[in-house]
Amino acid sequence: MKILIVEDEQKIADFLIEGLSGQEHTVEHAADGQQGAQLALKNKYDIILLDVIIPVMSGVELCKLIKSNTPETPILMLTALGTTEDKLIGFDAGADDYLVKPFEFKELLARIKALTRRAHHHETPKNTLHVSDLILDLDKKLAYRGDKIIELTAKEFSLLEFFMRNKGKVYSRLDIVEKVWDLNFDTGTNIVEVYVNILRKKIDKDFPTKLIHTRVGLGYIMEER
Amino acid sequence: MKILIVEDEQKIADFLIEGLSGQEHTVEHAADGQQGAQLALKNKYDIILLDVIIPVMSGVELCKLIKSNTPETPILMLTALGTTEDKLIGFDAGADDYLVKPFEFKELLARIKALTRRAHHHETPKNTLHVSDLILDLDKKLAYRGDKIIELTAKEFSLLEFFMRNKGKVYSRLDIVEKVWDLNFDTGTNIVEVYVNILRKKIDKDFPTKLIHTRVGLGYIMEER
DNA sequence: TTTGATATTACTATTCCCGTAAATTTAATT
DNA sequence: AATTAAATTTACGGGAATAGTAATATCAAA
Repeated sequence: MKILIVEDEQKIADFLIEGLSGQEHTVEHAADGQQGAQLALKNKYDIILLDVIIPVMSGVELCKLIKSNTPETPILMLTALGTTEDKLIGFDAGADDYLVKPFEFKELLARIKALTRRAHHHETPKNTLHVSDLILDLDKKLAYRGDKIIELTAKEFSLLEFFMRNKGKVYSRLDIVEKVWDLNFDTGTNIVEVYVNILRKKIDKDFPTKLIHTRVGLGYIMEER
Repeated sequence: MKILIVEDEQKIADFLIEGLSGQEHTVEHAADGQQGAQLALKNKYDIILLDVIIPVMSGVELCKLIKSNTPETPILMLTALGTTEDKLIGFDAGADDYLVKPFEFKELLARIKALTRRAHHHETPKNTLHVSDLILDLDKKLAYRGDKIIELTAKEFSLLEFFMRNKGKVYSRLDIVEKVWDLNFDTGTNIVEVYVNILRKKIDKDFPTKLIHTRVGLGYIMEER
């Protein structure tokens, strides 16, 4: 893992670098906010350890800066300021965890692990959309629900993808025809109804919780119900 | 947000439920590990607050169980056991954060926010109108008041949206018929009265503070009164 | 060219919404 | 209090919106 430490006190920095380098981590070090910002914005780290009181730019400001650029990078604030007020300022700036000095090194390790575990877990390796227990594989162009594998034609796929990307919102037939069929005027067609019907047979018919719902006079909405 | 609290001490549980229910959170409570497991495995929560020392099944065991099923659900351990050893056991079981009692409620809130922030990052921001405690969801085309979910037809929705966007102003029936029904001349219709009546039944009838008010000879106005 | 698969249109039965009209209640005015 | 106007409420018929199916057109592959 790649770790960035922003810490001005050389002794503490050395202690951290020493301790972390041991366990298959690559550690980089910045001694002030300026340096920290440069490194953090240029490189991608698995986690950033941030001292609050550092020269040039405060840890809180740096935290905001990093979170506005790469919000997914976990930030662990590491500081002697231990009041609840201080912690709130840190969390408000976007910090993911806040550890008060002095701390036991083992606890730091555990918290780093917990934070990176979540971050890594969240990366979706597969190219899929999920709504309830319905899964759409964008690569294979297949849908799955329960233990059923659902084959889709091109138009069926487009419509289902549209619904899944816009779950929880009502769309009128006109909206749908525009976005999925690229027709920019009302042709008096009923393709949407027909395809909704086909999709329902495929993804809803055999299951108790329905995903495609009609809102009379308004349109269709996808949601678990 | 949907929160599960697993805590056997009723006083602490009440304190947490009280504090969290305030800020648009739905809170459920389990008094022992068994109950906690049932709820956690059956439902999907945005975060689970877990006491370590609870009857039947320990918090650590429960944590492992939950993480083996739904690893993406964040778990915040909440306990009086404050040694580093205890924390390590918690983190090893898969906890995402560990807070030692006693703590300030604000810090708990901040940590809950930090843990759920990442998961909620992808959710689209809510598109809603508010008047008093009445909420109109423009995406779902639904209204909410108290804990009631109010379904609306197309015309009901249009009229309610008109009232909510123009709260605090009196509009004559003619104004309303023009803006909501697109009728540009007086047809002697009483649609407005009829639909106001329908809306009142849906959004005002069961609540002490009314939102739609009649100004005799002038028209209608929406405001909290 | 033929065949099968997919896309689109046409049509019918059904459901549900909308707006009218009439009855009832409430408010304003003399 | 009586009268009149305004507002509320209910009931109902017409008609639009929708589901579902069948028929036709289009496209792709062999």
